[in-house]
Amino acid sequence: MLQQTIQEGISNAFKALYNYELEASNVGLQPTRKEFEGTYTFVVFPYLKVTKKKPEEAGSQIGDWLKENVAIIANYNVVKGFLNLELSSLSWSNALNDILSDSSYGEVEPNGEKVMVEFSSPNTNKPLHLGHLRNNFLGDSTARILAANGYEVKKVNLVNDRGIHICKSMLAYQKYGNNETPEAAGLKGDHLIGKYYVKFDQHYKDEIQQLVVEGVDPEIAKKEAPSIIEAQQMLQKWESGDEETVVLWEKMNGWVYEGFDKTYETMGIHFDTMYKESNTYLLGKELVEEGLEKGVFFKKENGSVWVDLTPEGMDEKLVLRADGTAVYMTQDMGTCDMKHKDFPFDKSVFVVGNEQDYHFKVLFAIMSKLGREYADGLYHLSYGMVDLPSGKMKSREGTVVDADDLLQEMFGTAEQHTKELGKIEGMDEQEANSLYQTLGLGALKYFLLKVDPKKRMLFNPQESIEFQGHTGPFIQYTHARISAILRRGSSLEIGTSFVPAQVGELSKREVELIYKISEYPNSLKEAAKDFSPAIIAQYVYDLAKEYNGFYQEVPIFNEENKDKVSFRIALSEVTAGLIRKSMMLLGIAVPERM
RNA sequence: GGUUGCGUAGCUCAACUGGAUAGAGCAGCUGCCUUCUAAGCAGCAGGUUCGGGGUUCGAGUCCCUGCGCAAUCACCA
Repeated sequence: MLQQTIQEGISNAFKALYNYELEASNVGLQPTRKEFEGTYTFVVFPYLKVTKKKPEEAGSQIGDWLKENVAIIANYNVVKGFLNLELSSLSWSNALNDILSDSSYGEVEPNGEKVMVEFSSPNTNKPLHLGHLRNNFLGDSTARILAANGYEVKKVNLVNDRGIHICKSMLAYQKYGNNETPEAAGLKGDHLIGKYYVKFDQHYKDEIQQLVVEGVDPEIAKKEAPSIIEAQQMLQKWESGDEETVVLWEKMNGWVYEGFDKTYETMGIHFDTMYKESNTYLLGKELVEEGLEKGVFFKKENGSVWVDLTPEGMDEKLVLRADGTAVYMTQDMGTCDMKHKDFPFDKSVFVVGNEQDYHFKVLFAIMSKLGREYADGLYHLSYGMVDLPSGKMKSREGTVVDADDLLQEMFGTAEQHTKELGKIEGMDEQEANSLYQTLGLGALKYFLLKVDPKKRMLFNPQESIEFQGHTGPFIQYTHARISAILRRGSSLEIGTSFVPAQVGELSKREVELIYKISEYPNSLKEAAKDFSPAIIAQYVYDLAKEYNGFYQEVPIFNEENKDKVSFRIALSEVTAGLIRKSMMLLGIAVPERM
């Protein structure tokens, strides 16, 4: 709103001064660097041909015109080609007043578009680890951000519950499990199954080693070790519906789901729909037929079906095996259609690691070639891996950071910090425990979401996650601090209504804080456009940081002018509200006290 | 080897999509709790933005090139 007024003002200035049509929405404004006076900066360099003047002169000329004709412009200064604009105190207090009275500030009207967000997508052969956490938090947060931008959002989870890797843990359990149950082992179901997945791998490796010692070529040994052959046989049994195998599969997967449910619950993550690959893996074969009929696919001599993507700058890609069985791509093609049938989306987001960039590039190209109109709305939210100081995480080698362990550690650390700081006075145990969860989860989610999703990131378990500085708890703390102010305000029966004209001159701190508040809609929009929770994370940190500066320097209750007191409480209230809203977009709760 | 992505302070990350003297946090050092929550605030120090060319009023950002790291290039998922 302030920004728009200035853009229009500059547009009008160009018309009046240079008889030049400059679209208001095309007027680029940037925040003024803090070493100069002003809030908004207009760069005149790009318009030198229009103004036909030196940058400084043009800047002054536009500045003069704005000061004369636009009420909110109180002053300006020109440094080289940069026109720095200072707004009047009144315009700022008016702006805050508008935001205060607008209960839907920062909310976007429904835009009538549907978007599906698929994320998490775990395998049912091992528990979730740190990499899954980034995936889950990203997907959940992105869904929230899109919803806040007016989309109708559906969150879905496509569980990889079948395949050779699932059979590996089944086989190991069958051989060495002695009918162990999660209860008997004292393990969550997913951890129990994970144990057998690792066990399979150990035996498998031993067998390979043995064969190599006997003189077998290592590559052949990998294919001929008894364990892997048994696993393959088991997969065939499963696919043919062998009862014993299916019963075992259902029992073990049931345990895993129970385990996953607990983890999702702890993380605060929920889905609208659960898809299972055991129900979807055969989909797509019809699409292969369709593609052959349309001439999009072609068959090779051995009967395998391919798509030629060389015109698109890619390779030929297999879409159906010679034996007629489906590959990953076949299934995903079918899933696309199924999802669109279930929920006719305008956009469909796949939250999947960047190791699958090529797969999705190919998938989207195929759907487009098949003439699916929704193909343009398919989007791979490709995120970078979470690396450890030792390198990549490998579940079979035990170098993973387990999700459940990490969550518990975070809660423990939160408890420790809270107690050390003496913050639990007056809290009952339930309240305290709930606070530890809020803080621990906030720290972890913020840590994983603050980094640009596209970039890979490093997690150092030794150094663990901080609770000070650029962290979730810092922002949560700021909210708790403001809550204390608001409690005091209401106990003194001081309201938030004020007369803007009576507030008087504002300090630099107050102006900057309102400016930051006014930027919220921009950040929200940008976060949706880029599918990037990191933009919200950065915004809310800046906002909290700005508030803390204000809090430190500007007294609230120790002020004579009644309107000024109410204005500052209102400023606090609006800030707290935006912190809460922003953190909700990241899936993070904020406490009233901490 | 081909393709794609990345390389910014000792460490972890920003930089509003081409704008001013590249900013935060952590780690280190110095101040600030008798006044609204010190999980805070203020300050000091820390940079050849991997190297080399180019494009222009202006480049961490765009183009070319070299180096390094990662992913991918399966009738695996």
